[in-house]
Amino acid sequence: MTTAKRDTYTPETLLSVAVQVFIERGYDGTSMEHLAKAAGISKSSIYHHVTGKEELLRRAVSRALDGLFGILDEEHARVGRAVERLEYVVRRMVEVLTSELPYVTLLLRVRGNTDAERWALERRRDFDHRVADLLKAAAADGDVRGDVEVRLATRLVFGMINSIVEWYRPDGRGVGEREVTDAVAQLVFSGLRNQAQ
Amino acid sequence: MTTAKRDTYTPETLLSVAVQVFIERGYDGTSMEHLAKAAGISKSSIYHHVTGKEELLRRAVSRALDGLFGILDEEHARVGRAVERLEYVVRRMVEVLTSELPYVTLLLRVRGNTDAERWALERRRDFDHRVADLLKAAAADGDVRGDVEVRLATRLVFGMINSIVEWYRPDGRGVGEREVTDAVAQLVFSGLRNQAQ
DNA sequence: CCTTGTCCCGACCGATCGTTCGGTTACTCT
DNA sequence: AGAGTAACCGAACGATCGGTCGGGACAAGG
Repeated sequence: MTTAKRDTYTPETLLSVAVQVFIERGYDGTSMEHLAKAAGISKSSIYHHVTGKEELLRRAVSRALDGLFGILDEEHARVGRAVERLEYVVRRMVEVLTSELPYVTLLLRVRGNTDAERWALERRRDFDHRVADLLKAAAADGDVRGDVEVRLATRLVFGMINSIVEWYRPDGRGVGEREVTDAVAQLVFSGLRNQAQ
Repeated sequence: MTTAKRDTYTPETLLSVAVQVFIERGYDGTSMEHLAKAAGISKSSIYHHVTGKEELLRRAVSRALDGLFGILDEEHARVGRAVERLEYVVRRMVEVLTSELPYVTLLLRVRGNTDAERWALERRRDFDHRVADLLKAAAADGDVRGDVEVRLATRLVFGMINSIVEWYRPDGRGVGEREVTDAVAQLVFSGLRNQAQ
């Protein structure tokens, strides 16, 4: 077998350390010295694994975006009544948010100062539009209330879901992933769904 | 009369410029040179009006926090049935968010790297707890649904409201403040309020 | 006229930024 | 044992960071 044990860093393991620090201090507020200290290696050693600071950010947001876009390819997001596909996507978004928590957290805080950040913002907008179209279709079906504008509702629902990264912590037995998913679905759809149906 | 005209900077007018740049580039991503360029004066001139970069941040988040805490002192937030006080606070939060948009935006992005930031985070937590208590009281009255945990619901509602700063722009005639306020109230309370009452 | 104070500037400070480089350890394979 | 290489290090790079300093322009008040 090849290399049974590995107590050295790979780009992936280094990334998981870096992302933690990025979240705590902010990307711009994190120096390579901070990363080195957190990883337990010297500053220059980091460059043996990655080309620089920005690559770490790029890898992180890529992972988050892949997880989110992956939802749209799943069967329940593609076939069926629009309002039910929407509910499926909303529930899966919460699951991806919690399972890929640090990476999504970083994605949601990107401001667009560098090329990597601007690319991430663009892909994020794409995803938002895809979900907004789903809500629009559900509205056309008459399955969601009509007295709140679709674009506005989309943004508010996204806001609620995305805010999960601000407080959800998977380790402690505070609230489970399932509990959060259910709560979001209840709040969103008991507010959105047309009661008169 | 004293000093009829003023085409020079005051700490307040300088702050409004600085806050814009802070929002666009992030606080850590903004250098004093960036601020100087945006204000049209030299870097060293900024220090004639404020003691430094951190004071600008402190002034900004203070203004946001004053606006939010001011809500809790208003009459409709102090007297009446808990669920109605809660709705009033929610609506007023949206109004303060939109009217003090740049300052609240900055407040919500604070991470806690400096003393000023940690102080802001602490006061923010205080405010959150005050509103959470209101929701708890409404739950005790039986006015909000019981199948979603109060703490969880508070966080999700806060998430929805706070996310407004990510897209609301007062200048363009996209969506008006009143429209946003109504939409939030509808979504939140048609989801939260106990239908069986 | 001269002072006083506000407002601003260019030049510069030590510190820290992300990154590079030459070299050393330590493990793998033959 | 010896060669090759992955992993790492300390020292240093130019650039930029937040902040300081001494002084100039200009208006108000005497």
